[in-house]
Amino acid sequence: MPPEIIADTVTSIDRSALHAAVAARLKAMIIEGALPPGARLNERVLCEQLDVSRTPLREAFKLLAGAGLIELQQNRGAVVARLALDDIDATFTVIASLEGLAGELAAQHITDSELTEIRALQFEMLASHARRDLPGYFSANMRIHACISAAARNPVLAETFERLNTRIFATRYRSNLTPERWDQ
Amino acid sequence: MPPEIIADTVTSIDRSALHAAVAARLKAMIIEGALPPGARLNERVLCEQLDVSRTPLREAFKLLAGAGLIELQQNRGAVVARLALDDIDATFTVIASLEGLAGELAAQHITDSELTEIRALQFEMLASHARRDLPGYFSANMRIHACISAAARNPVLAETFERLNTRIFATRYRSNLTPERWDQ
DNA sequence: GAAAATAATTTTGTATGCAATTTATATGAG
DNA sequence: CTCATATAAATTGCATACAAAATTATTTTC
Repeated sequence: MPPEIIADTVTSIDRSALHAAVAARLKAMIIEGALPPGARLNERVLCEQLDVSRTPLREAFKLLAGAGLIELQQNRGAVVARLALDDIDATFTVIASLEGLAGELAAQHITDSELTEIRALQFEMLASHARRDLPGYFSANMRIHACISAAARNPVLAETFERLNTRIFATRYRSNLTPERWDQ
Repeated sequence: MPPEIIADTVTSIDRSALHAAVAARLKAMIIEGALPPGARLNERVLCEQLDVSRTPLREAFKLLAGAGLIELQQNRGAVVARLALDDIDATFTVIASLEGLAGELAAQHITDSELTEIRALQFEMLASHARRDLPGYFSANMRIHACISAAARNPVLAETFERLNTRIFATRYRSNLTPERWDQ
């Protein structure tokens, strides 16, 4: 059994697998908007905030860079990846295509209970869309696609989808994104 | 102009941007088959081979892990990602779908010279296929898709494609892959 | 006072040291 | 001889120290 954490703050981090934990935390901060696109990632500051030394922090940077979530600049640290409007368009194009594939594959494998769940989420999504509830919409959208990906029984598809969705998600509060993309 | 490397061994590495250079070198070693799928990546050995210390090597590991090329195991180092046959199937499915999208998009933007180049590569690819020249086929295949991706004017598509292709490429010499997949 | 040059500070990149975990080897019991 | 246990070696993970680069602040010059 893994050792239980007795008394610890919420922000503090499991000391084993530190680089992975830090990466997960940073990813969450990026998705939640605490680290907006373009923000510089100062090592000293983040070390203090997360209470880790530079080594695991820097390793976490590399994990996220490999995943395309942040960009590394030679001798100038890292910044949260900033998608240009063109890149956002391009990402949506690929996502839409993958959705089509997911739907096709899912249709072959899906169970009744999965179908029911997806229908429920679809209504939830439509409701969020109707009331212009952006976070709610994204949340439902993310879950419905997770469902379809799972039903498609294709882990590579799911992973690719998740990867692209995460990057879009990190830009979801960009004001100039919503208007022209809301109804796509 | 970047500084020219005067006299250096082939294996040695540009000392600036060390982690990126090491990552590129490891990626090449994986693609070329020097590090086959499943191979354990011993830090001490690779440090000596590449003549770098452990820090940039470990950071390179994380870059590759984020890109899905290697897997990190808690307290047990890293291994070259090993795709199960199911994963290979799944990857081909996604690649095929993206190819469709790339073709669609390319058709809208392509220039005559691009079209000519693609046709030439297509013949090259068919020739390699006919003579069962696996490396030649993969090479032509990779270049033709790079062309189409470029013509599609969608960097996200190109990047996703490249990512998936790299992983497949790393397994290309698996003997059990060729027979059932050669004609797909 | 403004621009350029220089110095100080901060920040990043790499190397190395130590602790903890894992793996290999050796020892002993059944 | 086999399996289990104990011990030693190797390997990994994190922290810190040092060096190089970039940024900021200061001074100098016109």
